This record gives sequence, structure tokens and C-alpha cells, in this order.
Amino acid sequence: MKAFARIRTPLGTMIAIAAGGALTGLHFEDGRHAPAPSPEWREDPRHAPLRECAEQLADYFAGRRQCFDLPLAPDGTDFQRRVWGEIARVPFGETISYAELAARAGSPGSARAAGAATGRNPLAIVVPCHRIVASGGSLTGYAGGLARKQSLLSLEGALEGAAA
Amino acid sequence: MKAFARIRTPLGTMIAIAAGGALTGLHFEDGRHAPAPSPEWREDPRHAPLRECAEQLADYFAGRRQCFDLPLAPDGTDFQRRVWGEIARVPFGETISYAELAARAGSPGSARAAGAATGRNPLAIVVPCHRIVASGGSLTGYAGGLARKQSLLSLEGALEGAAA
DNA sequence: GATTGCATGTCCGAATACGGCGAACGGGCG
DNA sequence: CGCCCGTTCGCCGTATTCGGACATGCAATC
Repeated sequence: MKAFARIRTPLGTMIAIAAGGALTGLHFEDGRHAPAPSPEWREDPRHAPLRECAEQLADYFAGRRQCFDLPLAPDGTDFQRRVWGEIARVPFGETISYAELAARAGSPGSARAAGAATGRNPLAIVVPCHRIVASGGSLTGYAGGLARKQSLLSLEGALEGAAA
Repeated sequence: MKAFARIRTPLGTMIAIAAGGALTGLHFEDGRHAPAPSPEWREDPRHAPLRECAEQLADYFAGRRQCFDLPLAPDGTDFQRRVWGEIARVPFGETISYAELAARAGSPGSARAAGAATGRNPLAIVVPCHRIVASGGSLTGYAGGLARKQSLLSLEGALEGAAA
């Protein structure tokens, strides 16, 4: 049984999903791979992980928080979990390339695959996939739209010389 | 979590599988689509549905029982469930053709598909797929082998003029 | 420099193969 | 003629396979 909640942010409404006491999804409502709300889910903004998530998101957008502390349980293949795990270790305000990401995940040369995995990240913002950029520095793509990626990086002060 | 049990019958050993208080599988050990026993299953002959199943099977083979009364929970597509549901309504000692079966399941003309679905019946004997025969009366096929199909029909006295 | 080709993991749609069928044909055979 | 049988062909849901397309980047060509 899953619980979900709508969370309003300066970049638009997000859908947070939880199961078994942990966060399993966080998507922009109009995002690329956002799952269609299932009738089997119950909306419950008071559910612990969902409430926590909303609070920390608010702090993040207000500039009061640079990393998240939540029970997470994303669902994916081995490769995907390795990639997402590495994304989570990229600090606030920094960026790395898809190639570097692939290498850190133990699959050097699989830059493209790492890109695909990044695109499937089910935990937007919390797992900061917006900190992954092309080798040249361009932003390339984002499930929630490039504009949001740029906004997030701007908020983190990570847009020094790079441009879209 | 699933439980299973080995059940000895006059036609060979069968594997019964239960989950959530209902029977989900009953296969001849050496049958066509018999699932390989998983290490995640626990063997427990005393599990209620499994014990019930064993008892009723014994009665059936002893000629003391003509229909089964068990909680069932087979897993399949819509079409398959419709087909299996209709098979279950064919009385002891009677037979129908695959074409007739398809018609009863609401898909006249889908005889062949009905045959395929019949072959996937996960609940041998309890869902009496052995009572389905070719239009001409020949036995055609059986996941547990034609010999067993013939034995079962013979036990039920359903082999009047028909031969293999 | 601009272009092309390749490596890489996963998902998704389309195409294909495969059954526990059945009816229509076409030959053999009495 | 009829009957029986093997062959062929259409039927229909599933399982499996296959081919692209992706949130890339490096090397080898022109």
C-alpha cells in the first residue's frame, strides 16, 4: 500500500510517494517519467516520510538546507541503484559529467547508459540528478525540463561559467 | 511468502503451492509447466490449504469425491481466468471441446487460444482441464502427459466411445 | 574543427514465433 | 462412392525476440 502527497514548490507542484515507511518517488507533476497516480494509492500528507520530505524541500528552496536526510527506497536495477547512489554523493553546488558518474559507479565507458539511468531517477532533487551535466558543461537534459535544472543549479550557485 | 507440499497420488507426486491462505498451484512433479521449487518457499504439509488439498485429492482418487471445495487463487491474464473459470464448471465425468470452451468463455472462435490457456492451467485436477478434448474426441494433449489424462477420464467414466 | 562510429544498460513498441484447435481439402483404400 | 487420415491453412492470446531511442563522450577520420 502506497501513500502520496502533493507538495508545492517554487518550481511547481511535485508528487511524493512513500511505501513501507520510506520515500520511493518524488517527481515534478508534469515531469518526463512521472507515474500516473494510481487509484490504489491513498493521499495522506501527514504520512511521516511525506511530511518530512515536504519540510526538507521547503528548507532547501529557502536556502536553509544543503542535503537531505530521509529514509529512501527507490526501485531499480543494480546498475541504476549504483548510479543513483553515486549521484547522491555529489555535494551541493558541485557538478560532474555523465562520464565521471559512470566511472564512479564502476562502469567506466558507460556514460550513455549512465545518462539513461540518471533520466530515470525516481527521487528528483533529493537525489540531485540536476548536478550531472555534459562534459562540455552544457545542461543537456532534465526530466523536469531544462529550465528547472538551470534554476536548481542557480539556486546552488553552480552556474559560474557554464551556460545552456 | 509461499508454502508448498509434496502430495503422493496414484498418478505420481504432485506439488501443491499456497499463498495468502489459498491454493495457487498444483502440478505434476514432472509436468510441462511445473515451476521449479524456489528456495524462498517453505515446505509445510500442515498448511491449511495444502492439507485440505491433499485430503480432497485422496478422496477424489478413491472415488469418494467428484468436486473440490478449496480456496483458489490462480494467477493469470483476464482471458486465462475466464477460461479456467469455465473449465471449473464442467462436471465430473463430462467433456467438452476446446471450441466449446472458448465459446463459453466469451471468445467464440478462439479455440486455439483457449487450448493454450488450458495448457497453462496452474491447478491440475482441481480445475479439471483433463475434461477438455478435441472436437473429434481425441485427447490431444495434457501438461502431465496424455497417459495421465486418459487415466483421469477413465476414473471418471468419461471414456465411452472415444480413444486416444 | 566538423563529422562519423562505437561502446553501454534499460525501456518500449513492434514483429515474430508458438501453442493441448478446427475446418476444409485431397488422396488412398475398400 | 464413402470413410479415414494426413496436410494445409486460418484463428487467437502469450511469450519472446528484436530494433530503436535515450539526459554521453572519446577516438578516428576527413
